[in-house]
Amino acid sequence: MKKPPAFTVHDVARLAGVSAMTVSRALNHPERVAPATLLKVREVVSQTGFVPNGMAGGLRSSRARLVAAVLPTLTGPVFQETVRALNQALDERGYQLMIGQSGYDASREDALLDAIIRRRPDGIVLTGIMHSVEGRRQLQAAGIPVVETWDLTPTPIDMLVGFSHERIGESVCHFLHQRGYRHPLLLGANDDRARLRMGGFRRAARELGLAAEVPAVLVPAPTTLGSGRSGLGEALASHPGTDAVFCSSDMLALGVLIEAQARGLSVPGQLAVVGLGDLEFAASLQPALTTVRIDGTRIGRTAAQFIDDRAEGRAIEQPILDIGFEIVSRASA
Amino acid sequence: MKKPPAFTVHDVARLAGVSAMTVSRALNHPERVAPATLLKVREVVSQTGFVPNGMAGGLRSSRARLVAAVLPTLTGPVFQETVRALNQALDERGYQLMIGQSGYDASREDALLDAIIRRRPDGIVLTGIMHSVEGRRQLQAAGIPVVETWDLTPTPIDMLVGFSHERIGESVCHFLHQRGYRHPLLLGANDDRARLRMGGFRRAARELGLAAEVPAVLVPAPTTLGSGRSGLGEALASHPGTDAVFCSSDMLALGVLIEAQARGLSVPGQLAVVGLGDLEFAASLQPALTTVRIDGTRIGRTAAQFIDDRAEGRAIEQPILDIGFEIVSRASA
DNA sequence: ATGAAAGCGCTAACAT
DNA sequence: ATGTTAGCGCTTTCAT
Repeated sequence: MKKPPAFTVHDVARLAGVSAMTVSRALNHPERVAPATLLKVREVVSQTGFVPNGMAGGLRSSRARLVAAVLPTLTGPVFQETVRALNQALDERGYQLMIGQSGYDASREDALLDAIIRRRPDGIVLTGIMHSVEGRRQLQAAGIPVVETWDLTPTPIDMLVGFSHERIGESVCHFLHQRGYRHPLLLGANDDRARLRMGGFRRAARELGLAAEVPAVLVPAPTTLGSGRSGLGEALASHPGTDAVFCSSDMLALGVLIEAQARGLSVPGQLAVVGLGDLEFAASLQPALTTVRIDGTRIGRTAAQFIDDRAEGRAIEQPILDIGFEIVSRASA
Repeated sequence: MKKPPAFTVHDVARLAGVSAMTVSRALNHPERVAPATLLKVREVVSQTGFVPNGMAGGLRSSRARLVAAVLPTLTGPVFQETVRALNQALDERGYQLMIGQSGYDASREDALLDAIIRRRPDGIVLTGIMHSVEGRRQLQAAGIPVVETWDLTPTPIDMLVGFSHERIGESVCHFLHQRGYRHPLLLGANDDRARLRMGGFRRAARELGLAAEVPAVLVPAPTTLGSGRSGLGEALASHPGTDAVFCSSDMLALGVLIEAQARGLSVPGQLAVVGLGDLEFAASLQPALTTVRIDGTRIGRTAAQFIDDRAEGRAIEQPILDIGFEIVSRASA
C-alpha cells in the first residue's frame, strides 16, 4: 500500500486537453462549461479516479464545507437524535460533520477548541452553553458561526436553539402535583442542566407548598440504568415516603422502573416515575414511561440551517430560538 | 459578527520581530527555537489569539491530522464503545475524528466516500466490511490507510480489526444446547452481520441435531426495544415451543425480557434470552442478561493505533487482527 | 466558453 | 538558530 501520487487538476487537465481552470469549473459549475468539454473532463475524472483535494480548495475559497459539533459525551443516548438530525441536514447541504468530546477537563477543552478552529469550519455546534470565558473569547475571535443548543441563555456567543431546563423542572413539578403526588424526589446527575431543572422543580414545589427543599439523589454522569436502580434504593432508604421520582434521563428512569419491580413496588400506584428525553424505548416499556420530550430533530435541523444561512450570507430572522418541550403523559405517572 | 480577518503566521512574525518560518517552528517544534524567541512568539500568539490555519498546513505537509469513521447508524448503541475509544485514542495522538453515516443508499455512500477522500484524512475506519467494488476501488486508489472493523474477511482492503460473526452464532448455539435448550429461535435485523451469525448458529444446530433449520424472526434495522417486544410475540405465535431466543442486540433482548414478563413467562425458566453487545445496562437487568461481549474499546484503540503507525511510517506487525468475543453468562440463559 | 496569472497560509528544503 | 525560497493544489480574478 505505497501511496501513489494522487492526481491533481493539472493531470486531469492535461489528459482532457483543457486547462486546470476548466476542470475546476466542470466539477463545481458544470453549467458554465460547454457540454462537449464537460463530457471529456468527466470521462478523464472517472478513468483516473480523481478526487479533488479539499484542503487546497478550502484554503483558496475559505469554505471548508465542514461543521464541528462539540458533545459532552459521544456515548450518551440523549443527544443522539440531535446529532443524527444535524448530520443528515448538513449532509443534504453538502457539509461534513466533525465531532469532538468536551467536558471533564478544561485543558482538553482548550485543545479541542484549538483543533476545531484550525480547520476553519463553516460553523460550530455546541451542545450546551459555553461558559468558559477563554473559550467564548476564542470562538468570538475566530469569527466562526456558533450555535449553542440544549439550553437557553440571554447572552449566547452567537446563535442559539434551546429550551429552558428550569421551566421543565417547574412543569414536571406541576404535572406531578396535579396528579396528587405530594412527596416527589429528584434523581439525576450533577451537571449544569440537571441543576437548573432541580432549581425549577424546587421553586415550583415551594410555591405549591409541597416541600421547602425537595430531596435529591445525585448519581455520577453519565446516567445509567444501573445508577437508576441503586439511586432508587438510596432514595427509598433516605426518604421512605417518596411517591414520585423525576429522573434526569430515560435510562435512569428505566433503572428505577426495574428496581421498583424487583422490590414489588407498583408503578404508578405506589411510585410515579418521570423520565427525560423520550428515547425510542420509552413508549415500549411496561408501564410505558411518562417523560419529557425534547425535539432533538428540530434542534439539529435548525442548527444546520443557521450555519448554512450564515455561510451563504443569508440573514437569519430569529437567531435565538426557544423550541420548548412537551410532557408526554403515559402510564408511569 | 462580521468575520475579522484572521491573523496569519506573517502577522505574528511581524509583531514578534521574527520570520514566518520561526513562528511555524515555535509552534510545531519548540525545541528547535531559542528560548527567548519562543517566549516572544508565544506572547504574540496569545495576545492575538492566533490559531494556525490547518488547511494551509495540511496542504503543505500532507498531514490532515484527521481520521474519518464510517458508521451504519450514528444512533445505534452498538458501536458506541468503539467510537468512544477510537475518538479518545485519536485525540491522545492529536487527530480529530470526522464521522459519516453509511448504509441505506448506494449513491449516498459514494458521495460520502468522495467527501471523505477530498479531505485527505490520515486514515479511514470502516464499521463493517466494504463490499461495494467501486467503493473498494476508490479507497485503494486514494492510498489512504483503511481499517475495516467489526467483521472478518480474508480479503480486507488494507487493515482489519474484527471477529467472526459466524463463530458467535456457533458458540451461542453450543452454549444454549449445553444448558439444555432444544428449541432455539433467532431474533434479529436482516443485515449482513446478523445473517452471518444466523448461518453459524444454524450450522451448529444441524450438527447438534437440534433442527434442520432453526427458525428466525426478522425485524427492521435498527433494532429497538419495541421490536424486541413485538418480535417475541411473533416468535411465540409461529413457534410456540420456543425455549430460547438469541437476539441480535441487547436492546432487542431487553424488549424480549419485558415482553416475557408482561406475558408471565419466567426467564430463564420458560425462556432463555441471549443478547449481543453487553451494553452498559445488560448486567443491571432483572434477570441480568446473558450476552455476547465484544471488546469495542479494543477495536477502537487498535484502529487508532494502526492508523497512527501508518501515518508515522511505522511497520505494523499484525495488520489483520481477530479479537474474538466472549459469552458473558448471567441469569437470563 | 476558456485560459493565464496570482495567491490562499503554511511548511519542506535549503541556505546562512 | 534563523531566514529565504518555493510550492502544496486549488480557485479567484481578470483577460480573451
